[in-house]
Amino acid sequence: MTTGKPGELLDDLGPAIVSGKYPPGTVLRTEELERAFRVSRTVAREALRVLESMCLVATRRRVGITVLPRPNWNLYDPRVIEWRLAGPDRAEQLRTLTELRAGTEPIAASFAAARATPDQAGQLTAIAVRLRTTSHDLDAFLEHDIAFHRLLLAASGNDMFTQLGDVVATVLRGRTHHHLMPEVPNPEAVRLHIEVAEAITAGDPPRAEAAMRAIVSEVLHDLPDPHDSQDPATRWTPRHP
Amino acid sequence: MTTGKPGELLDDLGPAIVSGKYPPGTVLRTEELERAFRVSRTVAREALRVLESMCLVATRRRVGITVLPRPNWNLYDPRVIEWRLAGPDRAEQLRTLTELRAGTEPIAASFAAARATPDQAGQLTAIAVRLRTTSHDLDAFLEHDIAFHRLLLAASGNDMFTQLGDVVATVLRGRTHHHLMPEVPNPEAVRLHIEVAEAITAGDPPRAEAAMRAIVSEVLHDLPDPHDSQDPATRWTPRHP
DNA sequence: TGAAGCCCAAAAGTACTACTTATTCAAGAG
DNA sequence: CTCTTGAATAAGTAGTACTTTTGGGCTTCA
Repeated sequence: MTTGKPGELLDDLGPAIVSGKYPPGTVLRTEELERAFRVSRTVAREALRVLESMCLVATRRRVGITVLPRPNWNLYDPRVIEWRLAGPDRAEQLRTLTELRAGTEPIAASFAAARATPDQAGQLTAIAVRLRTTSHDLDAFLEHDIAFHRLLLAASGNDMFTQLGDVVATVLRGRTHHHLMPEVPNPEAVRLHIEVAEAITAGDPPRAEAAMRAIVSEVLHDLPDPHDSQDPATRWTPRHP
Repeated sequence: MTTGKPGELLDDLGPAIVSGKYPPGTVLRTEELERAFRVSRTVAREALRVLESMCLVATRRRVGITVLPRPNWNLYDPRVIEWRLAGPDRAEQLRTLTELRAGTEPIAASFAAARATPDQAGQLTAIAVRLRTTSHDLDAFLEHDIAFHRLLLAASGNDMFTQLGDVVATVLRGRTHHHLMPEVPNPEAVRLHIEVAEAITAGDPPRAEAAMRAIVSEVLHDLPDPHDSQDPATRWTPRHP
């Protein structure tokens, strides 16, 4: 994804904007970028177009490239998520992702119970069992955990839930990496995963939803309070004379 | 957003891809596009870069521009959503958006109850009251409904929920536009909105969540079954020799 | 005959230049 | 003091020339 000069430029500019190094309102000019990064105009423009498509910047003739306020950003763009995670508000981003996950996974479980194929249900159960047998090895446990949630989201029969698989993976990895996980996975959590798998196999949406809700509500509890850097800045819209 | 030639080209190519006119696997070449749309290479390339950043296409030297399978697409990109809504799977897209909304709004309400400022809570209540007084005028009702949900999402203290405001607005507009709404808004729904506002004012997350859940669960019931055009195609990843 | 390696052509990637268009800001006219 | 006009600026567009990657075919040798 980072191949090519526009990609490299993007990986410089994107994090710089998202991290606040170029705060909203900052004005860049194509020529500056050409000189600063030693790239041709073609390359600079292509990178800018992508940033523009993420709503990180807006370009205006005679003015230049303006960094937009955060409410404009396409926060669901995988690269924006990645860049935010790499920057100073990593913790904040992990919080918002966790909350997002907490909202969607229970209902995804419910739909999975209604729509999963027998094959999917079987795989879920298999993975859940593997979760229990690998409770001693945190890394292996993590991978199975991710596989479980990915498969569940895919079985929900909703594209948009499926696509949240990367978010869930990121959150889970972030948790173990930051040692926010107990040394030994909570046996109750393991039990709940099996419960979810059973409910889906049985085609019992309410039970699947309840069990998944129990899983995520536990996660929400040991989550830091929101960092109140809430920028109430309204969304920027282009002026039309 | 559609200003400029790359923008116009994008608005031709994007919908064409998303609608299936250029099915996954289709190979385009920059030169073709230049001739077909009478644009310069610069323009064609900039449009392609944006499509690439949405993971709608992948470019490879000596091969060309390949349309990627749907699981790759950035389904949360506002333009992808817009294009899907304009195409043949509008109904399907409305379903997935509604389900997404159904998952997130209850938890967003819960967080709003914990985090909303007194001002926000007051505004929510005001809008809820206005909802009741405009039950006779479907259009006015719709706008207040949208304002209510937007504000609630913003009050949740989570960027990513806030950004779903557009999704909710789209879904709500889609419902009334397709006459899926009763001629007169359900009085029970109105009551529930007030209940949500009260719970948020009172700082009572469980009550806010329960009321919101009641609202969305009603919405989920009169939703068509999933169109089983489930393309189980796995995600495409570039080969690395 | 088949496998390995080499070469060529095709298509994207990059650079550079010239020109067009929109827009802001300021100067000047009323 | 306001309105108009014009000039400067920076993005937008076009076109060309060149580089780099890579897939596929062709040759060569075992």
